[in-house]
Amino acid sequence: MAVATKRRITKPAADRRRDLMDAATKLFIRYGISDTTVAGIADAAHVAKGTFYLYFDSKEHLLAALRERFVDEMMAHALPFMERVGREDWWGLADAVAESVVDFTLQHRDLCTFVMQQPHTPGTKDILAECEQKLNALIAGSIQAGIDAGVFKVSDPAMAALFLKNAVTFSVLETILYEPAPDRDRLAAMAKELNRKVLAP
Amino acid sequence: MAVATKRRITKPAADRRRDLMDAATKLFIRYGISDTTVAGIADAAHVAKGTFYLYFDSKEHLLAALRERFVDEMMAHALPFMERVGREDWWGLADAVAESVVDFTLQHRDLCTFVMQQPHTPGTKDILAECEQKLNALIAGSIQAGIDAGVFKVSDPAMAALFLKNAVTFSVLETILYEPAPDRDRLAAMAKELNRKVLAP
Amino acid sequence: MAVATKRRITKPAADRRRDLMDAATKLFIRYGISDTTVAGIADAAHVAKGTFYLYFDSKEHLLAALRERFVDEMMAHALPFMERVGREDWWGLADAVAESVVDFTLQHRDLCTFVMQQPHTPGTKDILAECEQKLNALIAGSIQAGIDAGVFKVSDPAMAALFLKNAVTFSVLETILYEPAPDRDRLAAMAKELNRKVLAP
Amino acid sequence: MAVATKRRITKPAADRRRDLMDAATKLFIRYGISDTTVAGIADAAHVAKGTFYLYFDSKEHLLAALRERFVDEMMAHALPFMERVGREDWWGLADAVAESVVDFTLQHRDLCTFVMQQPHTPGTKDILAECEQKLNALIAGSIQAGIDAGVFKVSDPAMAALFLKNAVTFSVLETILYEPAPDRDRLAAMAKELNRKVLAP
DNA sequence: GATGAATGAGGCTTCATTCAT
DNA sequence: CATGAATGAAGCCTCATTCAT
Repeated sequence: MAVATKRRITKPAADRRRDLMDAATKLFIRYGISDTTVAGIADAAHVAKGTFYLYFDSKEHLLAALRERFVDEMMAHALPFMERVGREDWWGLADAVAESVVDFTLQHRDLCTFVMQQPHTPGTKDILAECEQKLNALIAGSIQAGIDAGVFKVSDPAMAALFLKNAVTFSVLETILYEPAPDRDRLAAMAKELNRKVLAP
Repeated sequence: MAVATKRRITKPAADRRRDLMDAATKLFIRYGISDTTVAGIADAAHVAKGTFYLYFDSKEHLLAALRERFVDEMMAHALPFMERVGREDWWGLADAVAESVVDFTLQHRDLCTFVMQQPHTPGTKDILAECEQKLNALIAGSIQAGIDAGVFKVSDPAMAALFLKNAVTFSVLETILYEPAPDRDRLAAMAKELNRKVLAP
Repeated sequence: MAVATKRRITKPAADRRRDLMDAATKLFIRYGISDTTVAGIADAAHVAKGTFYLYFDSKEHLLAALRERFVDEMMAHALPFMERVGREDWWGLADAVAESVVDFTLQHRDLCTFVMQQPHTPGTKDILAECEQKLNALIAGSIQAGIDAGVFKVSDPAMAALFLKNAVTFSVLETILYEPAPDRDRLAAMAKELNRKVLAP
Repeated sequence: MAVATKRRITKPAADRRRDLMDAATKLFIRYGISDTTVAGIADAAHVAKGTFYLYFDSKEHLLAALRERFVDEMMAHALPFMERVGREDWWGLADAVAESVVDFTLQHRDLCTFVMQQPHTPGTKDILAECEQKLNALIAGSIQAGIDAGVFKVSDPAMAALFLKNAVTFSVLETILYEPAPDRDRLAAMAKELNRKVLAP
């Protein structure tokens, strides 16, 4: 009755944690959050079920970690641009931001997709909401700055920020959803055209 | 010893079905799809658990019915506008469409929200995808018609349709998510401004 | 793949509940509380695992119900005797109580045994402790009354009550534990002799 | 980057073993046997989980060792008294035994308490049962000797031994359970009074 | 049709035990 | 010797679904 036991491989904790998060992300996207089991995640990360609980207190905690990672990455992407506001040519920056959003969404399609799957229960949405709001504020602030500088013109900068961000983000996601090979340049071109037309005086 | 038993009320089947769908929708939105139980739905619809299965073969079938209803309503909303394309003043129609999208999303916030919760598994997405595509095609076609008529101008009509639709839809949803009392007029104003700026030659 | 499903028998709720409690008691005694599984209890009561949870919120709740039932039965046994205090001949009552304790313990050997298995965590012990205290007080009171009537004599009635009760109870239990067929009369005789000697002036 | 790693201290094996047994005893008493984990025991003994298994083959083996230790201590306490039977004044010895039982129980309250938590499965109970029986026999023998010497008088010496032992032991334990500071002298006085009354001709 | 007790597969989590370092 | 990351069996509990009334 010699049971073929899995080889016991010890990895640095950070690696294991990342393995689990990555495996979970893939499964969450493919099967949805609630149809993904801890057993499945462990399998996909090539560890035993029990190992999962060495790194996360529960499935819910893993989700929190995933959300946090997402927020961190998004802010890391966003901040450099914000520092450039007012320092250089406005239209160039607007274009850069548009392209950046397209690229970020394409690269993080997985996270973006499943982050939206959450039921919008209070508590769950908090960290995401916070991030979303911060991002909106950043964009709105930049637009306002452009208006103050006499370069941009919109009647409602906060709303414009929201609309522009969502137009790009969700169009990229929708494209990903229905097309196997999304055309990055076409998306970027539209994003830039949108920016220019909406913000032009 | 009169025991207060629940009365066995026989309702028209269509009403029962609707009751169940409505109850389910409310719960799905509040608690998420997988945290909503069939027992809970039956309770909320004031029927016994077993009765649920007289109207739907399974929880999954209920979801399908809900999706279908959503698609029907959306198309019912969209079609009248499409029939007006080319028959009247272009900008007025564009404004009307923008307002209509805002209003539809606000009115169906519940469905819109939870429809997005679905994991995008093949099979599941089919009917929604189809609807989405059809809608995109309709909008894109209208824009193209406007271009052909020399009234609109965009470099990529299909993309523009996608971006415009998503800008409005998701901005409304995001607003709902974070604000108790969304400002319908402010949203509509921005939607119209976006339309005009993007489609203007 | 026709699975041989268990026949679905519906019983009055009270019966099912009692079945489960009885089955649980047997298993708790034989295997100990923590080595008894809910699955095992359900099996022994001839119901499915899920059925258990229709009648008890958790294993812990079942334990609470069992404790409560034990306390109820014990008090039901004890009270009639207490009402006889002072109304009749003192020694006859003392003998009756002694025999009653022996018989109660023999009849409820099962509950008595496992009730002691509880780790003595606060909260768990409450209801049992309360019962124990009440019982001690009742016995002590009776002894005191006998002393006041000039029939009994002990230097420390409360302690005497405790010692007498425990002598009988635990000797019966220990006898059960190590002997297949405990000699009820021998136990009763000793209990009465103990009473008479300890309480005699 | 000096990481504070736990020092690998090598202790005499006997000490480690005792540390583990002592730690286990404390936890078993406080949380119950099955709610105490090997990890917890190792923690409390300031060793790693794996180290536990260098000293005990399993949790069950630790329990066996604990039971054995308990039996050894109890017999070590009891034997000296037994050697005094018949050699000196009978009543003085009876008093001494009574006090000894009180004191032993008070001192080993912890072990006494949790030793009783065991389910009375065959195999488990063996060593404890054996000890219990031996103890009963010792006491019964002493009483019989007293009777033969014409000093004591009881109708059923074996039963009397059982009743007297249990009266004292369990009354002490029950007192401990419900009172923070048990009154040793009061308990001892009652034990002696009981002895004298029961054994007197 | 309507009911809700009963079912049991399957998910989450714990923890005794092993073993590579 | 000592460590603690890794394992996986096994327990508790939920809930979609069935079916006798």
